[in-house]
Amino acid sequence: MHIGMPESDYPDIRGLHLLADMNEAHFRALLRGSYVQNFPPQIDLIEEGDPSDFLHIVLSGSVELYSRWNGRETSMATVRPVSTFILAATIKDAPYLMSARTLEKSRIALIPSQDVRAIFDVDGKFARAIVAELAQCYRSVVKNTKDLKLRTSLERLSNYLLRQQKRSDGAASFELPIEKRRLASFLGMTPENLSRAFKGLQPYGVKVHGNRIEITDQRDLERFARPSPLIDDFKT
Amino acid sequence: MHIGMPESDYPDIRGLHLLADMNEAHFRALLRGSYVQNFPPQIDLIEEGDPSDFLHIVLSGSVELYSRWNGRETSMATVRPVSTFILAATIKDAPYLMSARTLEKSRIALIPSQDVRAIFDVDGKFARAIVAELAQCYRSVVKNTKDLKLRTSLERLSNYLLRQQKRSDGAASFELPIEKRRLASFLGMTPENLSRAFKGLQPYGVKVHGNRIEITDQRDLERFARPSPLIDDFKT
DNA sequence: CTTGTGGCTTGATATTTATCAATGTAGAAG
DNA sequence: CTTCTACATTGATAAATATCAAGCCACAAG
Repeated sequence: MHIGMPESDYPDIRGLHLLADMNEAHFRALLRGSYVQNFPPQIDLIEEGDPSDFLHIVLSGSVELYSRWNGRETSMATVRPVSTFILAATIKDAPYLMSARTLEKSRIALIPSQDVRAIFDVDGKFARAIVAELAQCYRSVVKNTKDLKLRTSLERLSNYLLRQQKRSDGAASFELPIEKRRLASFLGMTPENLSRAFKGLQPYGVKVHGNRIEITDQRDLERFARPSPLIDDFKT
Repeated sequence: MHIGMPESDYPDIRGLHLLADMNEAHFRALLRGSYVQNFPPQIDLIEEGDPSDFLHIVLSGSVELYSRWNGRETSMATVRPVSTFILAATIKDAPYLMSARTLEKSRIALIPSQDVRAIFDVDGKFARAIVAELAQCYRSVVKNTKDLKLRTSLERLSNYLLRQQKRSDGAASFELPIEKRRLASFLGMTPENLSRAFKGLQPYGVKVHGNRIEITDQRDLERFARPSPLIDDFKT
């Protein structure tokens, strides 16, 4: 039995770049087969290797994308409202490459992948939006690869902090949006080394109190971090 | 003065997934503004950060995509005929994230980015092909990230060798397609460590004579490498 | 308040990887 | 055939990073 999606969720979803410009009839057709569900924290939403039956949209809360191999695990990304994830698998009708779990209590919309592919075939604006989104995702992962291969862990951390600072409108003090163990994994290091890396940034004016970061001398930190738009800019 | 593209190159280019299904008139319109050029080895074709004026297609030879930061350089991928590169930058009209140089004497087709975007807007099949290609590229980079973050250098090398073996139709002996220094950079290690890594794989039946690799016991190497379709399969 | 619990930090140590310096080697040019 | 050059290899060492083992701290449950 199919419940469908509450109309109260429509505006949030319509606000997504991916769906903003598409034909209203198509939009409604897409959501007709969809549903919305609330999940507690630490729930596995998808498992890498599974067939991609649904395009997922985070409406509230947050979701971690991660991968496993040979008993090891690494955090790939954190998805925050309002955005989709696993678009590429949906489009290609290929297995998920990453697993996903809720980090906190989250509200997730699920759109059947076959509906996405069907509407994609008949709605040019939707197709264009998908292309834009995929190109964006691709470029993000390329930047991440450059970050990993060209920088030491200390350099990755300092550039991460500068990016977060920018997100907080350049405030000298801000909160880390994820726990440190996940940040460590995302940055490709152990929690122990993240601790030591924070200490290693003290000489450049980085102060840490729990989850709160204070950057006392941004110029100094930038001189060390050498941020580059071709790695650290989210926009382009 | 504009020379255009020799019609003799059309069949090769038409064979590309990206262009195979598109309308013939659009195909010709796309190529009308394009041209083909022969380059000697080691020529810089594009520089990261530059505006993306052309979609590039490798017709023969090979091209390395690489990136620099803070005096360091890393090899990101090798492009072989017949394929495109920097599609995402073209679509987004955003700066290149990677530089490109010829590895050998190469024949390259250049299609003005604005033409690609214009035809994309009017040709649904072309749009669909672009989506498929971008999704493929995205998934490749995600796999690469997993390879880098979840595996040691020895594991990366052994899985790389198994992938190359598969490309050589499973032959016990095959040639490395790129020089070792580039392979090292691609795998995220130094040339010195690649040498040592090859030695470290001797106990698993890997023999090296110059560029020729021999895998005497594939099962044994696989037991060590633990290849996964979610990292090592090119298809999905 | 007490007691867990889970995450964070710290120090000691081991492993992995990079760097530096020297030598070997194969192919191209003369 | 030599000589040159660029790449590859090797060994010694240094640096970066991971692992292991405590201990610490904040917060939630009893």
